[in-house]
Amino acid sequence: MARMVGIKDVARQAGVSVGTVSNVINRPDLVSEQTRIRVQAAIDLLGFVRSESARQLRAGRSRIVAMLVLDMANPFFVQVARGAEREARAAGLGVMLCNSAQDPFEEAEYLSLFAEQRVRGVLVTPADPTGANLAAFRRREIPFVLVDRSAPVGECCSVSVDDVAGGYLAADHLLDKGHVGLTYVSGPMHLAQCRDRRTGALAALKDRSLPEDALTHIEVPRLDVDAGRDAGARLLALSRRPTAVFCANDLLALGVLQALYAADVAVPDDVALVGYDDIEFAAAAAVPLTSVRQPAVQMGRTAASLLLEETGDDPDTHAHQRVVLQPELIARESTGHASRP
Amino acid sequence: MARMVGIKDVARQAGVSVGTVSNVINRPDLVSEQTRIRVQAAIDLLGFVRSESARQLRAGRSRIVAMLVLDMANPFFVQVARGAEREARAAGLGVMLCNSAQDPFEEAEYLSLFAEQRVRGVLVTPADPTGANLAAFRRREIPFVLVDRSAPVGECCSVSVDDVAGGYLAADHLLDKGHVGLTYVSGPMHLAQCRDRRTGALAALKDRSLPEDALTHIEVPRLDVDAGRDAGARLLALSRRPTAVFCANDLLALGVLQALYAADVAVPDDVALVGYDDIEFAAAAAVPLTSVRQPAVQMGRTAASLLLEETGDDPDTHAHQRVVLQPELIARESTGHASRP
DNA sequence: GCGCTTGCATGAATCGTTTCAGTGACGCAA
DNA sequence: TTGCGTCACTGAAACGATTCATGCAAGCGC
Repeated sequence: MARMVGIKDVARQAGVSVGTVSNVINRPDLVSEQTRIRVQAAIDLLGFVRSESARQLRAGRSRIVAMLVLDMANPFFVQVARGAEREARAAGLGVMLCNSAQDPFEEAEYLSLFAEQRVRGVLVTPADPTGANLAAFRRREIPFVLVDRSAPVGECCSVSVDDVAGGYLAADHLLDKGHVGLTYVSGPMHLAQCRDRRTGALAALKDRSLPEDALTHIEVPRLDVDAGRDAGARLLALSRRPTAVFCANDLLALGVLQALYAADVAVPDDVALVGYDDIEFAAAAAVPLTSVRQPAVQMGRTAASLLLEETGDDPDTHAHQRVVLQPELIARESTGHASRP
Repeated sequence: MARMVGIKDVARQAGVSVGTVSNVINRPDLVSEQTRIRVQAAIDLLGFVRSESARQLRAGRSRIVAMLVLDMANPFFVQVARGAEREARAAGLGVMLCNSAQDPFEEAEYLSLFAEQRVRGVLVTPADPTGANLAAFRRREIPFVLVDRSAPVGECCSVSVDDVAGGYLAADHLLDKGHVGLTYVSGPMHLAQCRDRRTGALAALKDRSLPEDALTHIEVPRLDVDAGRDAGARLLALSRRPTAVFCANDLLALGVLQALYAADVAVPDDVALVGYDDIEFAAAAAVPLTSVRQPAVQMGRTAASLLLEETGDDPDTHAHQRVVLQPELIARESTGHASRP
C-alpha cells in the first residue's frame, strides 16, 4: 500500500504551508479565495483524505459515539439504535454499534475498547446486573447515557419507558375485554423490566378489586422466541388454562402464539394475547398481535441528544436528566373484538 | 474532565522511561520482571488507558474493521454481522457496524467516514447499483470484501450464497408437492438476488418440462413486510389464484402470509408458501414457514476471515477469492405435508 | 585484564494533524 | 514619514504513543 498522502503533500503541491491547508479545510473564511481554490485543487488531485486519528490525537477525543445494546436480534433494539444513529449523524458524529448479547464479559471488553478509542460518549443498555462494569467505566470519566434503564440517582443521564404504566395498559386492556384473570409470561425477574411490568399489571387488577392471585406467572430464562414456545407449552399444561396472557416481550408472545396455534387453541377466541415492544413482526404475525408500543426510535434519539448535550462545547451547563417516556397500547386481533361478560 | 493520564505519567510514577513503559505493554519479554511489575503497578494506580488514536497514528492504520449492511431491520443481516463480529473480535479487532438502509448517499457518507478513520478494512453489501461508491473507495486502497454479492472478477474478495441454487431448491420443493405452477414474489429486479432466484426457479420448471409461463411474477419495490402485504393483496386479486408462492425473502413471505390469513385463505391447504433466508421469525410464524436457509453466520465469518487475511502481516500472499456458499431448504408447515396429484 | 556478547533501559525521532504566535505587506490617518 | 490595524499566510510546537539506535553494566572465555 503506497504511503498515504498527507497534508504536507498537499501543501507542497499547492505551494503553501501546512497551516494554510488546514485552514482551508477547517476555517475556509480565514483564507483568500484564490488560495482556497488552489489548495482545493491540490486536495482533489492527490486524493487527500485527512487522518481522523491525527486530528483526534490533537483534539483529545474522537468524533464517534458508541452504542452498546443487549440484543441485536431483537428488532426493538435495532429501532432504538436507528433513532440514536440518526441524531448523532445529524450532529456530524459517527456511531459505533455493538452487541453485548447480554454477556457482562463482552460488555466489559467493549467498554474498554471504547475507553481506548476515547469515544465521545457511550449509549448503553447495561448487561451486567451488578453494575460493576459501569462503575469501572465511570472512573474513566467518559460520559454515558443509560438507555432503556433508569438511572439510580442523578449520577448520569437515562432514558427509559415507564414499564409500570405499560404493564398496567396491557392488563387493563385484557380486563376491559372481560377477562377476570391473566397469566404473565416474563423473563428473569432480576430484570427491572420484567418486575415493573408485573407491578403495573397487579395495579390494574387492584383497580378492579381483583385479588392478586388472579395473576399467575410463568418465568422463562430468556426473552426470545424459543423461550416463548416453552412458555406456551407450560401454559397449555396448566390445569386451568388461562383465557388471557400478557408477555413481557413480543418475542415471547410470538413463541406463545405459535405454541397455541400448534395445539389448535384459537387466538383470541380461546386465549387473548398481549405482547410488548410492538416490533414490526408483531403486526405481521398471522394473528396480528396486540402489543404495548414503546417509543423506541424516540428513545434512541433522546438518548443521543442528551449525550450530545453532555459532551457539547460548554459541558458545565449540563445537568443529568432522567427521561421517562410513556408507552402506548396498540390493540390488534390477538385480543379480539367483542368483550365477553 | 481532568487531563488524561498518558504514558509519560506512568513513566514518571514508575521511575522509568516512556520507552520502557511502552515495552511493558507491547513486548513484555524485553523487560525484566521487576521493572515490569513496578510499571504495571503504576499503570493500575493511575488508571492508565492507552490512546488508540496515538498508536494508530504511528501504526498508520486502525484496529477497527467496518461493516456496512443494507438493512439492519432484516434479521438476516444481523446474523451475518454476528458472524463477522465474532471472527474479527477473535483476532483482536473492533467492529464498527453501520446501516446504509439501501441508500447510496448514506453509503457514500459512511465510506468516507471509514476512509478518514483509516479502518483496517470494510465488509460491505453495496447499496449503490452503479458501483460508483465502491469505485471511488477502491482508489483509497482500503481493502474491502463484498458480502452477499459476488465480485465481478478478481478485483476483490466476495462471499455470497448461490442464489440460483436457492431458487431451484424452493421451486423444486413446491413442484415436488404436486404444484404445476407458481408465483414468484420479488423485490426490484435490478437486484442480482432477485434475478438469480428467479433463474433458479425457472431451471426447476424446465427440469420438469414445465413451460416458462408456469411461473408468474409479482414485483414489489422493497423487501419488507409491508411490501409483502401488498404483494399478498395482488395475489388475491389475480383471476387465477396460484396454489404455490415463492417469496424472494422471508419478510415478504410473512407479509404475504398475513394477507392470505386475513382473507381466510388457508396455508398450506389453499396456497403453499416458501420464503428465503430462514430468519428466526420464519419458524415462529403461526404457520411455520418453509424457507431457504442461507448460512448467514458463516457468510459473516468467512468474509471477516478473508478480510483479515488480506490485511494481515504479509499481504502479498493474498489472492482475491470468490467464495460461494450453498443454501439449504428447510421444509415446514407452510408447504404442507401430503403431496397432491 | 581484554574483548565480546547479552540483557535492559534510555531518549529522541516519528506519525499527521491543529493551533497559535509571528511575519510581511498593504492601506490609512496623523 | 511614522504608527497602527488588518489581512493572508507561515512555521513550529503540541498531542501520545511506538520504535530504534545507543548506552551501560554484567557475565564469560581466554
